[in-house]
Amino acid sequence: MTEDRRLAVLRAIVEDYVATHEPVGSRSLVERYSLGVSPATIRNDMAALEDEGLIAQPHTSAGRIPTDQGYRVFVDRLSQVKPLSLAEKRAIGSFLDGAVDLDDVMQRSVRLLSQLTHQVAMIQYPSLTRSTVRHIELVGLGPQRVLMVLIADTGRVEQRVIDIQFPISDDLLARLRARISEEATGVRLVDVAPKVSSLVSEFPPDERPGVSAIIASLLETVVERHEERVMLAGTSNLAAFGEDWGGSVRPVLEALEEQMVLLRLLGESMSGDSLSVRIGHENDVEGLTSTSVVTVGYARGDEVVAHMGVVGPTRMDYPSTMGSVRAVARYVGRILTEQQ
Amino acid sequence: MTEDRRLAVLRAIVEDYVATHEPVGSRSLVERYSLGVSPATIRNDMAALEDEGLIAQPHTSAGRIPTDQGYRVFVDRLSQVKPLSLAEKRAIGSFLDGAVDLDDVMQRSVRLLSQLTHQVAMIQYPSLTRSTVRHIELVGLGPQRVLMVLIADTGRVEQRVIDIQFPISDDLLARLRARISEEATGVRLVDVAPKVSSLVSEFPPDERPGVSAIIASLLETVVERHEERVMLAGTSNLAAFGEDWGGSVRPVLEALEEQMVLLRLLGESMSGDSLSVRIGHENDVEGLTSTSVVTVGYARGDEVVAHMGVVGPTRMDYPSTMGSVRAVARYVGRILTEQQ
DNA sequence: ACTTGGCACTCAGGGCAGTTGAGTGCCAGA
DNA sequence: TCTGGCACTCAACTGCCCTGAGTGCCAAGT
Repeated sequence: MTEDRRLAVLRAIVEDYVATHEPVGSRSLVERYSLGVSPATIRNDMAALEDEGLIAQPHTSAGRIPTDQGYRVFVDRLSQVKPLSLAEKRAIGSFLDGAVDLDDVMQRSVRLLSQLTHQVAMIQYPSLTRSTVRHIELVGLGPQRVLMVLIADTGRVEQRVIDIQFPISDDLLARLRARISEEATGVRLVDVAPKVSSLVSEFPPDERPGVSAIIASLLETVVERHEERVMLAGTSNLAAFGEDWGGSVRPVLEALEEQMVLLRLLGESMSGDSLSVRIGHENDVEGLTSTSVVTVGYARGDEVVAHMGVVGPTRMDYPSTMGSVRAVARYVGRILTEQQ
Repeated sequence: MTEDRRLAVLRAIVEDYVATHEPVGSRSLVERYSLGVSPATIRNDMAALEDEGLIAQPHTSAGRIPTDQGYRVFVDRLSQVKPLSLAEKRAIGSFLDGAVDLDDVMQRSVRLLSQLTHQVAMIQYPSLTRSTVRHIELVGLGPQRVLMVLIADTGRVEQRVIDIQFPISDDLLARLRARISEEATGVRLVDVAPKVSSLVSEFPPDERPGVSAIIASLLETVVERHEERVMLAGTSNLAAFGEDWGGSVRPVLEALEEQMVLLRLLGESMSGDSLSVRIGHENDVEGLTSTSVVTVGYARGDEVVAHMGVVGPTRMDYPSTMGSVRAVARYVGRILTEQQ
């Protein structure tokens, strides 16, 4: 079947180009891959592939390189995720098992991932919206200053200092703490708002101003402001394939400095814990139109709590990258699940 | 005096090279700067400066560029810190005054500094060793799990989850909390260790294992592990003058990814709140031998609590950069001092 | 004792022409 | 449907020359 061979040619082109970073021509293709036909035939196939928009020539008299669409087809139909080697798996285990903290887990994971893939890795902290409250603490630091600490079941800890207009007594603070704790513990964070805000009416009128100030801060800060956090590693890997993006890593670095952009990249990966790959222009983020983003959710128990992934050049080794991302995500998920 | 003119020539060379990024020759020098002598004279001076190792030629038939030593002399003897414009000062104020948190202050400051200087900015959190304890909190999260929160007088908050071998009752925890709080509050962090570790003996033998576990964790984690933190911003500015470092930003990015390196850069700035400038090879950090580092301490009240600064190419505008760094540091110091 | 104009020398970089070679498209025949 | 052959294209390299900015040095001037 001729269609089959055409796809085989596309696969060979992608693999060769990823390996050599040079446009690949018909002759070298038949030499390096056993396609069983002559270069002329390949040329015909290539012309067809080019018509379909899957490959392109940088200039006449040069070989072909895959287009974004070409990579898309490669990823969707011509490749499968490559499992890690035993050594790599062991490395993941020994590297991640030493973590003592959620912060530690996040940091180690993202570093590990950047080293495995030689690309820029990113990881999102377990989302607060999908977590439940394990503990809320209010600590008085002074008459008009309160420290609030919130601990989610994922191990994530958010803390925040609140300045209040009205002085608050230690006693009131303790009562408030108890009531908030009672109402909120075990509740999903999205559901905290209604439960807690109704608390104000329980308190006598003269105490209400302070109480509502604290509660307002609680809701505004924890739920809205600090909500999502992302950690990055391996930006120096950008330099390695610097020539790709027209010689300048600038726009990429700029994009990666923006938390919002990172969140969008991570957030757009679809539901479920299946790998998401966005190639080149599929990322509508400015500055990242010639990069690919591979992301996946990681779960605590059965529930996906956040996402992680890597950013690299479109001409990356997709099977290996996808393998690494998936493996690390699974391992992180396991750690989160075990540590109860 | 001929020596004076020689230095004037050096100053002109530095200023011109910083402005144009091109080797500067004798003719253009007399044209652009009113030195009152002929190019030939300048050539003689240049030859002398080259003998002294202050300037060099990239190749014969090219103009001169300053050497690291040349910049050194420029910074030490030929320039003075350039104060910010009114507009810039106002920008600092309005940008930093909105900060609600220490985290917020740090983040805003470092971003601001990178924008003002167009370089990579870094800031160290107020050092714990030089702070006193404002508050210590222990919160039971489960029978064998405790959250410890430490708040320093600088507003810095460190939190940490501790897993313990032995179950601990809520009651014991409360007593321990009270005692630790009592002993440690107001004490400099370096002095906490002796005070707190002697607490173990106060408790009955059957409670000691748990108590000493917690205290050990407290000391080990807060005092030793998390001790220093650094925040970075503006790495994309590296790309702007990318051609400088032999075309590759890689080693610089790599160096900046290492917390240890950053701490060394910041830590090496001398005592006091005076500006420190290290130029090119004066940084013995691998990968940063063609960058300059400008740092300064910032104070809370009278005491320097940490350092901040920027990393940029050796051919930076030292007077302006030093001005910006100093200005932001002062402003941060003021905020820390005011917020009591 | 400096300063200056003059002069010969060096050398990176740009422009130009020629060559090479990898690669293509197309066509006629198996 | 595949294949070999053929003419064509064009990036990239080469060697060459030229230009111009810049230097070092020297002899004369102040």
